[in-house]
Amino acid sequence: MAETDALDPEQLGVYFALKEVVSLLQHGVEQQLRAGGDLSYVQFQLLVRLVDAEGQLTMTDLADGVVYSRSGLTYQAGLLEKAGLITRSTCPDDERATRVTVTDAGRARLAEVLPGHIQVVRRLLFAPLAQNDLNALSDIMNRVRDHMRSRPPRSAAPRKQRGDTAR
Amino acid sequence: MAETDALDPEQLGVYFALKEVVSLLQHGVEQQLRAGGDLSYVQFQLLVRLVDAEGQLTMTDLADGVVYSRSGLTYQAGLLEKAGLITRSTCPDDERATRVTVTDAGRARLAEVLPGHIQVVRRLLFAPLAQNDLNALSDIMNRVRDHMRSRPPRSAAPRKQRGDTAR
DNA sequence: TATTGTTATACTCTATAACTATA
DNA sequence: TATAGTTATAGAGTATAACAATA
Repeated sequence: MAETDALDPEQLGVYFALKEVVSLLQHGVEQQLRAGGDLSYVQFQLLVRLVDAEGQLTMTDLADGVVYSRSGLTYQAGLLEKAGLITRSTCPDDERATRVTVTDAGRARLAEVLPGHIQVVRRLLFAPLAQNDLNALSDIMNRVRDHMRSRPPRSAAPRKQRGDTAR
Repeated sequence: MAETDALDPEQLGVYFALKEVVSLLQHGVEQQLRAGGDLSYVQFQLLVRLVDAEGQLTMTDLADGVVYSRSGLTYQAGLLEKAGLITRSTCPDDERATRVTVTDAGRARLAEVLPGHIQVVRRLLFAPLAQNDLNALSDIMNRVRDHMRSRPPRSAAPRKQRGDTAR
């Protein structure tokens, strides 16, 4: 099957269903995070990463997988710092780098939103799934994620496409 | 299992993997649509809907499932109209409504981006999946989507959460 | 020279509320 | 009164490029 063939109807259906599901999930989750803890989803992710890492990460570590530009991270980190949820300081090992630390307030804030967050995810996503669905979904998503990560992320956009130059 | 219990590790893993996969997919797709056809993903979706509907839909029809506010749709439709890809006119049946029509240029633009779009989706999402994965994923996503649609969409955010008032 | 991170800036998108017009 | 849609406006987020500082 050539790479340029059209998606068959089942693939198309899966693609659209996946997009719709995640869009609705994302919307629900963002509402909850904003209402329950005044956090954007990106800020939430950054806090999760920091707590998982038991404290300290560099800006570059932190950016990986969360944000697609360095300045975007600086912006979000600036908001988190202003809110007192993280601290930034020059890294002693490498003075170019910035060491980011969660504060106690940051941990507290995360603890505050997490139950509601989980509740939304459970209600929207997991409620209609059985254990074997979970296993299958887990297997599939991990496989796809590994596949995506193994590709050069920035070349996801095809270089030259029929029509690219026609504008 | 109570609704407020923590997500077990497998659920958490599935949730994060799903989010990452769709985030990477979304990013790849948006880059391609912008580079290959100067369209945002929302605009792409609107064109797809209009073509699927064989021409004409009302603004409200069009909004459903694509956008979370009416003004957001007006904005995007305004861009599409300015680009000559759609037309808006008062609906004869109900003079409050606006009838939206794809132009030939709109169809052409969609035809222009679609191959590249499909290529990106295939490469990122479907490449590592076998037929039985597709079946499983299709079944699961359709089930979840039906479940989400059956809930009152705007109450996805819990009303009052521990900590809601502590800010 | 390459890398880390920030800043300035411009732009896109979204949401709320107020508004018009029709049913 | 309720519904369809637009407008005004303000805010959140993102990306690019230029920049400073360290490796």
